[in-house]
Amino acid sequence: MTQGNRGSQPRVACRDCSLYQVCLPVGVEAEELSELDRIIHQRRPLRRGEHLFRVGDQFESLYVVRSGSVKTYAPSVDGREQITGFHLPGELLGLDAISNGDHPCGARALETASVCEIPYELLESLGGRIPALRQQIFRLMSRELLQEESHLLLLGRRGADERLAAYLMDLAERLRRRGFSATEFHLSMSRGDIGNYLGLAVETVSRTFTRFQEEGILTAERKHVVIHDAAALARAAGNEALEAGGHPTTLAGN
Amino acid sequence: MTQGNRGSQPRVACRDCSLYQVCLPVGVEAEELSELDRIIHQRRPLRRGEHLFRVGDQFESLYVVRSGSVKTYAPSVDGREQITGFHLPGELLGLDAISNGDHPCGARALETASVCEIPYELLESLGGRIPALRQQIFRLMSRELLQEESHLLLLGRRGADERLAAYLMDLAERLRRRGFSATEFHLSMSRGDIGNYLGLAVETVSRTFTRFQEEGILTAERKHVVIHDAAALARAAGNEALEAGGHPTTLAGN
DNA sequence: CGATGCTTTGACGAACTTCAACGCGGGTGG
DNA sequence: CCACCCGCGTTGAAGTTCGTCAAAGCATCG
Repeated sequence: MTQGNRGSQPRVACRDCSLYQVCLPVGVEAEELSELDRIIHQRRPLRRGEHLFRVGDQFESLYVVRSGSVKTYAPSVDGREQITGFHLPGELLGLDAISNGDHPCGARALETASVCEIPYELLESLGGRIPALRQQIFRLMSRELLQEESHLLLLGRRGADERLAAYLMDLAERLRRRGFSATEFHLSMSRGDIGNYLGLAVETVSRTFTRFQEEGILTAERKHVVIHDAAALARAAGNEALEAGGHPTTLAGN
Repeated sequence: MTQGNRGSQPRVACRDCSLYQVCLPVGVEAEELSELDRIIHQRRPLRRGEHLFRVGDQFESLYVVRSGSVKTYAPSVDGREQITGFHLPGELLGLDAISNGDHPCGARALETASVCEIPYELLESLGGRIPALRQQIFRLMSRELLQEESHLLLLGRRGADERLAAYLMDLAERLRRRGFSATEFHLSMSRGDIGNYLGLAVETVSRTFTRFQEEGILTAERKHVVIHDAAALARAAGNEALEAGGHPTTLAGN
């Protein structure tokens, strides 16, 4: 399963990829780009539910989502799992495996998805020769850190509607940047996944969707979402509390 | 404030630093180590409460804690703050600023703390010439990612005692690795900070400490903590739920 | 020695989880 | 092609945990 899909040739060169501007090659010149191209494998597409890698798998490669979407999850002590991220095209996976040599998180496809495989050792040494590539890797890792930080923000002491609203806005924004509509889209993950990601029970997610719908903020029919009032959604995400008139309080004061 | 403490000479060379084995130089040979040494500044120690950098500050350097401890916090939309991490000696700060060029989080000292300042541009280009250094930077960034993931795990759907217990165990382990006692230590952060970090109210943190104490798991007198029953603490952290006899359930199934 | 900030404790209420049941849709097999 | 089944989503009611409010104790610091 980890073996066996090597030998697949790069079918789409980086320069011809629609993700060219968000992905690894940013800033890399044509000549060096072909060097990068040579080390990248394109694996057969993953079907919904299929694993890209599992918790504990030996770390060999990083992956970039090319199409579809992938979720990553961390195992909890007691056997439960916490979803750590939903990954859209252009996002790098597996960075958290570098330090220990095996994958601390698992990754599975939310829908049919294709990914590029980038053998880490090769990438790393290429990073020594190509400054633009090295810089981009650092930027991408940093971006990943940022994303987890905003996830932390979501999970720490916020109401259910703040969480869901912020989640939907983040998703919409990421879709927009990839050329999709930010007001009408398809949720590739289940309510259960969303709840897990947001630290809420499935039922709470469902009820909150219903409430948003009653308030005219959006329409959520199964997995099809239409956002009608982005401003109201932003209000729900940001500062529900302020509507009561209270001053924002600064915590973490010391 | 951002200016003005340059010109400070490196007083302690990396090779003479007690953190030599956890820090950046891991794997770097003597000759190259002196190159690294040359770009590192040692700033005057920070006093308790003093900022190392603030949210929005322009990104210039990474920092490594040399002694004491530092907390980082992310601003929330509504003016509140979420503490994203407590950093002990040997831990790298500011990595999340690489991608955007300014600091998304602020950092302030929890107690008197000294840090090394590493100008990023210089480090980055040094990374091109010194493979071992480059690899170590990647490993450290990856480790940071890991740490945030375990923080996520804590914040997602867990009871107050699970959170606090897991937090104390993590802290104890990190102290142990740095040569301190894992069973008796000083909490440099306030109850409020702990609560903020764990997504709990101050009062809940306090009450949970009291309960642990009543159960004989530990003694917490103000900031002085002694762990009496590490096994019980681990049980509280991991799988309180299992004591009811239930099987661990696998979520995030699809 | 007073002031200030941190910690603790108690009482109350709200938000969310849990438990339970049902509807819906999509996929599968007869 | 239809019927059944199973997973997913929704809804309601009850229960718990934790947050909020209030107040008081206690160290530290000026």
